[in-house]
Amino acid sequence: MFTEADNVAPAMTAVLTAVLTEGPLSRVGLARRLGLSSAAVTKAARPLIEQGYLQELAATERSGPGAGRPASPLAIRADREFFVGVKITADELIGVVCDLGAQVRASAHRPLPYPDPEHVLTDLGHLVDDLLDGPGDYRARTRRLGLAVSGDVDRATGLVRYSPFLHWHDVPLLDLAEKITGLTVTVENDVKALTTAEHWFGEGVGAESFALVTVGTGIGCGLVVNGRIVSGSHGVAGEIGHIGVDVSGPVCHCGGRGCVEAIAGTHAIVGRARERSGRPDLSFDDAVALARGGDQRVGAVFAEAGNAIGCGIAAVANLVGPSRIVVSGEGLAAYDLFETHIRAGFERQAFGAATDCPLSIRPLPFEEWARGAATVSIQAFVAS
Amino acid sequence: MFTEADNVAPAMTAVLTAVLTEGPLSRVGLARRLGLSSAAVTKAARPLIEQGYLQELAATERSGPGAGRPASPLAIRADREFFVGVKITADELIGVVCDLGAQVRASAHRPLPYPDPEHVLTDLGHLVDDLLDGPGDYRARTRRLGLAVSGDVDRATGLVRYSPFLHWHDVPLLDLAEKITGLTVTVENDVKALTTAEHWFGEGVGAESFALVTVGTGIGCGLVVNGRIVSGSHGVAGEIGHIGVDVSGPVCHCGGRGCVEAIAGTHAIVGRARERSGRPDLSFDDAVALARGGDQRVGAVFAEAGNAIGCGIAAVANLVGPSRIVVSGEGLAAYDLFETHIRAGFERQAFGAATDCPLSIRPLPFEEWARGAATVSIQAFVAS
DNA sequence: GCTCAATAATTTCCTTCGTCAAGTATTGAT
DNA sequence: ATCAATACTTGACGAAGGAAATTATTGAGC
Repeated sequence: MFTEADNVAPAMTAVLTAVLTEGPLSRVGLARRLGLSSAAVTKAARPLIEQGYLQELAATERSGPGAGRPASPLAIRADREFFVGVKITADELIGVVCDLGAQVRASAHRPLPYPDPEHVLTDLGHLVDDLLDGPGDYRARTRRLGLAVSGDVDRATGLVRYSPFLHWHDVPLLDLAEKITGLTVTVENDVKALTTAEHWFGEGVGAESFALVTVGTGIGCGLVVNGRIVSGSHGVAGEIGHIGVDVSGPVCHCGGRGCVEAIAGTHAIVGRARERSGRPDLSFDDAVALARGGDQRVGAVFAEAGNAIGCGIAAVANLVGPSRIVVSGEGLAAYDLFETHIRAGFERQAFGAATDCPLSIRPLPFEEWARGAATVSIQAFVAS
Repeated sequence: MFTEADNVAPAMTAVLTAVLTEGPLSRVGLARRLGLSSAAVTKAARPLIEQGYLQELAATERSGPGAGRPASPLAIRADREFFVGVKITADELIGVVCDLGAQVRASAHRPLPYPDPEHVLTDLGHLVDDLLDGPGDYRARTRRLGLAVSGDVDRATGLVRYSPFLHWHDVPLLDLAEKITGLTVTVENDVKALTTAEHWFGEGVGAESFALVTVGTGIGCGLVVNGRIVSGSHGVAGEIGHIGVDVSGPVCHCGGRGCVEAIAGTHAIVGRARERSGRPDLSFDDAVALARGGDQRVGAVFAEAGNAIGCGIAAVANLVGPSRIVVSGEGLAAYDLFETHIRAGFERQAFGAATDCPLSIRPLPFEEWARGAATVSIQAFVAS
């Protein structure tokens, strides 16, 4: 009988990750999926069960020939540990508490009058306290916090190199947040965090390569290739919004011409709707209302926008060939106006078998960004 | 004293790869670069030296403070082993013999009157014999052959699923070629092979991510992301030629509109040059001559083509952020007409720091494709 | 020349981590 | 009851690499 350590740290991470992302699996099933021997899985599962992260389920109905010892699937004990995720925008903090299975248990937000680091950190501390000391008694079982920020973020060090929306330069967010909250903090770029969430817990589960496109003021894209998130050597990656799809299109604020964002970004849509309708006071919601009401001129703006997005997505499909693509973001609140045009643009411009790439177009609750942040901290925990 | 195996297979591959791609390195230097202990490198280097793949160089000049035992760099013994690489096109076989350091030692080509698998295999056998039994006496030290084919190739099994140019469907090229030549064969897509060559032995050395763009009849792109070549889930990747850069551009044979290839592919350039010049018999070379001679209308065709290519390259830079990009291919024979426009299109459309991505624009000898094939077999050997 | 600090390479254990093969456990079918 | 089939467990073993002591080789200072 052994009691002491059996040295199975890597296999433990692999097993926990697989059960987290793919649901209950028997030891033998895990062994097959992970390319490990069943012996290794048995050894790795033991401490995970002892420490309360996994539990054995009762055997379910048989599948194969019918004989043999029934498998006992291992499932996550989601309430074993909780994780806080916070998305930091220029005017608001959005926070959630997730369980180990990435289900949202509580959420809260907090306006951000001053987006300078000092104020943000103070408010972050209050928000986390509200979440953890509110109903649910999460404090005792929460040790980690994930933060999602737009811009150039170094996940390894938790340094925010540059965030245009927040006007931050070289803010050591990880250190500051750990000091304020006492939790172990992970910092990640917001689009990457959301992509990670979708890759581990959403539609990207099991995909070797995967893309998530966000449509809003900006148009961004998170990429997973060969199972790893793409970061870009010069700090740039996933800038689908600045792919040029129309050489004679409008000039973009980036200096390019016919960028997807210059045609389909929220600002661009409003601007073009104002022009075409002749109403210089139009808001985005007004434009949506007009288009839904059947206004041809404003409808065309949305059609062109959808088309441009579809072209950009096709560029992703043609270049990296992800096994699936999810399109989301607050801009998709009006996705009834977009969807067919996005699909049309994609199908026209996707090459050969890239057309087979399944496209999910659906709005996500804004809270999802905070869940992405929590997901990154779950990842960090599992890898630790 | 030990004599028997020391179980260092993975480290041997790592050491050999590092010395191959980065040149002579001391054991300590290798340890630092590879994240291994110097003990591990010592153990891995021993069998490689014994088997004649590496040799110790005399210590060179010192670098640091000046004291201490001088490092003895390990270098490849390039003539220890040779590799044949053959590129199969629709009308020709191009073959080379490379040494372990991927230097071309001999080359040959052979017209291919009938591109059906049977004839190709017979001619391949003759070509390989010519190369190995010609001057240089490579036969005895050659055990591997790499083949590069355009189209959808499964490198793992060596099956050519579909090659449009050759009209091949599901040809088990690896098995057939091993039977004919008696060598261990690796089969890879031609663009991926060339990308690999550039990544291991060319300008992509040391790059975590890297892109190679080929300009010719088709416009293709090989991608290395996170150190691994990108394959695409649906068999599609690197199809930069079918990214749409002009929503109101010409319709492409793929059904898209304003594809890079429909503007900058060799056929497209000839077609447009014929239209604009009013000379329906123009060849590509004629068009080049006219443009070089100062013909404004034909010159504009090349300018538009270069611009479209630049836009496509910018899309690559914006999406995956490679640390460098090489542009090549037979279309670049006229690269004096293209280069400035490619750069202009790239710089206009590359977003933010993506502009920093160095762009090498240069024609490569056609033999380089065959060298790519040889490189893939070197890779396979090193990993074995 | 001798000694010492500095750096490189080697050697000897030792830890980690996983497999293998032989068990045990639990079922349905005969 | 027996048997085949499947799942899981166990203990011995092997592969791979690391830590630290040891040896090797140099330049600098005396």
